[in-house]
Amino acid sequence: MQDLRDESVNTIYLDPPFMTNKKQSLSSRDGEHFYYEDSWETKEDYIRFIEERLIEMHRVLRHDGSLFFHCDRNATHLIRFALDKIFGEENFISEIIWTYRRWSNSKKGLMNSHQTIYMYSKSDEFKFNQMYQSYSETTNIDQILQLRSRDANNKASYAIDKDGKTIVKNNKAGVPLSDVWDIPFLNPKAKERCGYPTQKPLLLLERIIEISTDVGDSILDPFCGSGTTLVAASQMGRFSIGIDIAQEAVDISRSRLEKPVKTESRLLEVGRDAYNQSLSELSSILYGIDYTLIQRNKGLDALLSSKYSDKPIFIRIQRQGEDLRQAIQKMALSLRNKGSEVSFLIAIEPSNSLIDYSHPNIVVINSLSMSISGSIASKQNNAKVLM
Amino acid sequence: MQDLRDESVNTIYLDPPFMTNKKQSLSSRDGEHFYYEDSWETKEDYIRFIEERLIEMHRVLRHDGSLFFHCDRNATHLIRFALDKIFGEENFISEIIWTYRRWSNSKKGLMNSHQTIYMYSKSDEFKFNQMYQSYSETTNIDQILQLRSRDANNKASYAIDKDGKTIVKNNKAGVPLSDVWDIPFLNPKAKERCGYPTQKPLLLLERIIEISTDVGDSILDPFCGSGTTLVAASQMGRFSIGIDIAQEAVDISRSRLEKPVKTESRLLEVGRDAYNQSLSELSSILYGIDYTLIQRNKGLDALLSSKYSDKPIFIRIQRQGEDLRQAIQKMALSLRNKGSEVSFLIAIEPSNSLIDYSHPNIVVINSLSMSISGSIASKQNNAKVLM
DNA sequence: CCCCGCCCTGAATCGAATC
DNA sequence: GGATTCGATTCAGGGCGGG
Repeated sequence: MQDLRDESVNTIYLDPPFMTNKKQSLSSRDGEHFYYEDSWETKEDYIRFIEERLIEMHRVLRHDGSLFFHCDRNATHLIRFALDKIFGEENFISEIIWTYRRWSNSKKGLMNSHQTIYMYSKSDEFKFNQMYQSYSETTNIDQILQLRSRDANNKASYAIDKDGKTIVKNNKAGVPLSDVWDIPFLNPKAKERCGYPTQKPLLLLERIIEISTDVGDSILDPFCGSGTTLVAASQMGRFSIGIDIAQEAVDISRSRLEKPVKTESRLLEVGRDAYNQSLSELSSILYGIDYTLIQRNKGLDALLSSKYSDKPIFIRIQRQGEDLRQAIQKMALSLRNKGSEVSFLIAIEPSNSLIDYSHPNIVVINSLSMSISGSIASKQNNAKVLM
Repeated sequence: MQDLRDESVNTIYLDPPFMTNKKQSLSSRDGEHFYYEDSWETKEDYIRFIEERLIEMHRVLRHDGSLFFHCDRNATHLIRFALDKIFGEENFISEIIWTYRRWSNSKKGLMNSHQTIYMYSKSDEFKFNQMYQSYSETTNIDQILQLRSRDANNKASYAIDKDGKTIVKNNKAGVPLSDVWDIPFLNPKAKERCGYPTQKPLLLLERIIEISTDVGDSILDPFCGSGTTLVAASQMGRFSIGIDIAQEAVDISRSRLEKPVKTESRLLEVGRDAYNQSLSELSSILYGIDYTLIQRNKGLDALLSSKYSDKPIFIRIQRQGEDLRQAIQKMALSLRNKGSEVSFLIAIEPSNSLIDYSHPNIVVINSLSMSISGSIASKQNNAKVLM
């Protein structure tokens, strides 16, 4: 870093290692008291180590630049102190929370499923490209589409044109990007993985680069590891400088830069909501039944929490406009290898033919609304006959 | 707090004020340099203030208790230092992120849309009730259902029994609850609001109480403000102690405890907790049918929009623990002057006697969950008979 | 009592099979 | 034949057991 000129880079991202190993080796060597002492020593060393480098980073960062510090869960407070000291409290911009879902375990307590990234600027003239996210589901659509004005008493209301109609305002971008980022954790099977242990998803770096730099700007990663920052920067037309003490890291970064691989994630493409379309419908039909939702299988909708002779019980709800025969076939197909002895199909429409296509493991039940309307219809028919 | 005995409370929740006012008044009076100095002074005072109280809290907390510290965004690192000092680093359990969507402003930078709650225990025997959330949208059922094994090369695959069928495991409740909690911010118009500035949503406190205490346990809130903690605790059958220096706060807390109001957030409709039970049952049962809710009649719950031979059709749902005979009687009473020729009573529990008390205008229909459990029970009986 | 390594778990991609 | 579906797979956190 010493080779870099003053105020020469636009953005710095770093994800330095936290010395947990060192701490552990020390703990095994000495008694408990020493373990504590040593661990504290290590922390002080660690902070000194970080601060020395932060001073250099502050020097090479441009006046309108910003720095993103990716923290270990155990050191966030130490790092924020160091940052306050070297960049100044008044330049603390955001505490970014990167949240993700990950393979679970049965630990006592809550699942750790976030990491912290501190954003600091060098001055309040820092460069920032506003990004937008979609509106909350509960936002009133009128609010987005209609222009608002204020009357004489400064009371806000929808603006009205000369014909008395509300004025529709187009292309509202959305809500300014939140500081909580839900970005999938790099999956064990992802092609994007290159074998480096703490590899970060490209999308995370892309977002950081997007909000803080323009095309042609420069990015520094002083602990570049597998080189994710460099790959993201080069794909986005930014210059980048990566530094790492390990030769291995430099090699991986080089090879990744030559052949960048980005995961084509379906989840990222279509978004989480795409999976959840029928959720509310389901929960209202299955109210009072203890179940687990099944998201990714067209033949099954829910798994009951109770069992029948130790075999799972599934539920499926007939789709609107779907023939009952089709529904049974789909369900039967999905049940093939699941070892279920009883499962339930809930019919929501009267079938137009007798059920001659029944299946041994599937019980067809009428939804309540169907029972009610059926019952009314039969009463009416009786009434007609009586008349 | 000094009146409380050692190790006497199970959980402590606190959300103390951060001294921003003092800091600001100082900053406006003096030049920039002084502003800094003074602000630091204030921070040290603040930390001393917090630490003194944390020591008392540590004293009154039970051995298996835990503490939840709701932090101001500007002081998270200071607070974590104080907590590490007084509770011990090894008792740091979780950094809980409460995220919400809020009304946007056009500030430069990311929208602040989270707050931090630190969870510390007094020992590693802390009480913890595991809560579960639903599986990810991308999880497939086979993983939940099927046992896996490893071959000689330690490669994982689904286990197969001697008949070549996959082995079904026990059902799971879901994934252990994450440390990132998406709970709607108290809407400015919400009924739940009682005018206190930093009021927290009941749901947030309910979750904290749920994971850390059992019925009959005690909760202390030493900065109780508007008393949300006390309201949540009393609704959940826990004892609670609230302390506040402001008489106003104590008054508000008292009145809220007498008349608790909870917002039914539309965002949480899908979650079973937030749902008004009878409303939800109705919407489930009447899914796909047009109806009007009947609010203040013990004998009737809804009026269908369709009619039977020009006479109204009513719906009633059997109450939990209510005998079917009682239900019919109540309904019949309410129907007396309504001129209905067909109405429906939805049974939610199997009746212990044959219905010899039927009523000409009332049709009894089984709820869906009852149909399913009844069907399972009869299958099991058949199986027994066959054996 | 501590440490190492095996085991269980589930997110999300992969990729074969199916539509 | 392109898109979709869904069974299979990998890997790391943390528990637990054995040395």
